[in-house]
Order: sequence, then structure tokens, then C-alpha cells
Amino acid sequence: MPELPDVEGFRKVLDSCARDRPIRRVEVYDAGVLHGVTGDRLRRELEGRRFTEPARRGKWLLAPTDGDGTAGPTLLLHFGMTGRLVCCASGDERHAHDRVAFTLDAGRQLRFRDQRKLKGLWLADASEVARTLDAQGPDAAAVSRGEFDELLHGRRGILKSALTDQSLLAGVGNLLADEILWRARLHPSRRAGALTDAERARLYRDMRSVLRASVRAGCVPPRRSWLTGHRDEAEGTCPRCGTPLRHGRTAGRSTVWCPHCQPASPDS
DNA sequence: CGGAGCGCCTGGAAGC
DNA sequence: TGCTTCCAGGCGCTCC
Repeated sequence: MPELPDVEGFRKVLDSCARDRPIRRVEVYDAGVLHGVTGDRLRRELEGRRFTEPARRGKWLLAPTDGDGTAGPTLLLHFGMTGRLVCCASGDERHAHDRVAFTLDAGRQLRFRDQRKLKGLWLADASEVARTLDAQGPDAAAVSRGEFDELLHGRRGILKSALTDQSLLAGVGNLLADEILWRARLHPSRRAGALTDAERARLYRDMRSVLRASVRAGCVPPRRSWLTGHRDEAEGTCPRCGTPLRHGRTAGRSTVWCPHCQPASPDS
């Protein structure tokens, strides 16, 4: 499930595979992943251009292009739940879920591979890029403590909804939110605006630390010492205290927490 | 404002 | 065995 750490990994794939390389050929195997652009136009607009330095904001990956010394359109990528970006040799066999392939030089091919097609690719000019970024909160891996406090301040909903609201804070998904809340010993249904200073400090610190380790791993690592390493077990126990983990739904999402480490408090 | 519920999409697993 | 149903969770949408 691509969240900030996974998308950061895809940014690195894009950077090492495609940056500064000319786009020789664009092949769309399944136009179902294209949004607001046809396969024909995608090909016309990108073939002959070059990918430049990629960027990431939350779960969005931005692949700007140039050509003839002028800036070209930016390819925007969102991976939904099952999307990924892979760097192949251009002769490699096609995978059943390869949806779009960008053939570069030196025999490389960048492929957008996605089973469920919940999101996909957009082709954006500068103002559309700005609009997409403006709809996102600050990146969770870059947000300052002060900004973080402001985001939560006055927020009336529950904590988990706040953490996963991309327009508030960009990059945290369902898995990360559970991991961060478990690490910070905060119940998912705590009121976001009702945390004490000490709790907010802990939440910020643990969010940054979970993100750092996850970016290093390229995903939220299912380590035995992490909550994520136990969330799929029917009778999983908290790796910190051994209490049986609780499974429920919060804001329509499956949620796992430790009832001992993360007590529901008066505000929730 | 925010949360619940639905739909999009696919395929693996569970249920009958 | 084979069919149906559920579920995963990304996000956008409507409704309350």
C-alpha cells in the first residue's frame, strides 16, 4: 500500500532509471490508468522530451520533463493501493499489470505497474501541478513541529482521521497511522485537538522516527518489534506489552491498536 | 466541519 | 469442485 515511504522509493527509482534520459517511446497498455489525457496525447506530449529531476509530495510523485531547452509538461503519478514503478530492461517480458511503459535510452524502460488501477497518471501543466500540490498539506516527513501543532490545533475530529487527511498532512496512510499512534501510545479515537503538549511532542517525534525508518526500508517494515509486524495475525499481541491487539474500524478503515498501551481517554 | 457509507478496481480467501 | 461474497485500502463523492 503505497504511502510516503513507498512513494519515496518510487521517486528514487524514477531518479536513477529515468532522470535526464530522453523518452524514446511511450506505450499505453491500459488507458484505464490515464486521467484527463488520452494515450495518444500522452505519447505526443512526452516522446522526444526528457525526464528531469523528480519530486514527491505526500503520496504524489512528480516527473517533470523538458525538451528543446523549454520546460515540458509534468507527469503526475499516484499509486493508489497497488501501484508501483519499476525499472526494467526494455526487452523484459511484460507483466500482467504493466499499464504504461516509457522506453528510455540505454535499453531502459520505466514501467507503471498497477493491479487495481485505483489511481494512475495525469499530465499536468504548471498550474495543474500547483493545484494538485495546493490540495495537499505539508509533507509528513518535512513538516516542522510548529506547523504540526497548528494543524492539530482546533481540529475537532479524531486523531487517526487527522493523520490520514492528505489535505491536512500529506503522506500518512492507514498502516503508518496505526504504527505511529501505537508508537506514541495514543488511542486512534482521541480528539486531535485535545492532545496535551507532551502528547503532541511525542506524536511528532514518533511520527518522524517511524517515517525515517520506513523511508530507509522503502515501506512500513513488518518487523516483529513493530505493530505492523502483527496486524495481520488473528491473535496478534502487542510487541511491547503482550496484550492481545484490538482490531476495529475507525473512519471506515481497519484499525489495529493495543488497548493497554493506547487507552481510550476521557476525550474519546 | 467531520464522519459514515458507497463506489471505483482486482484477485485471493473464505463461505456455502 | 465452483460459485458467490467479502475484503484489502488508495481517494472522491454524497449525505447527514
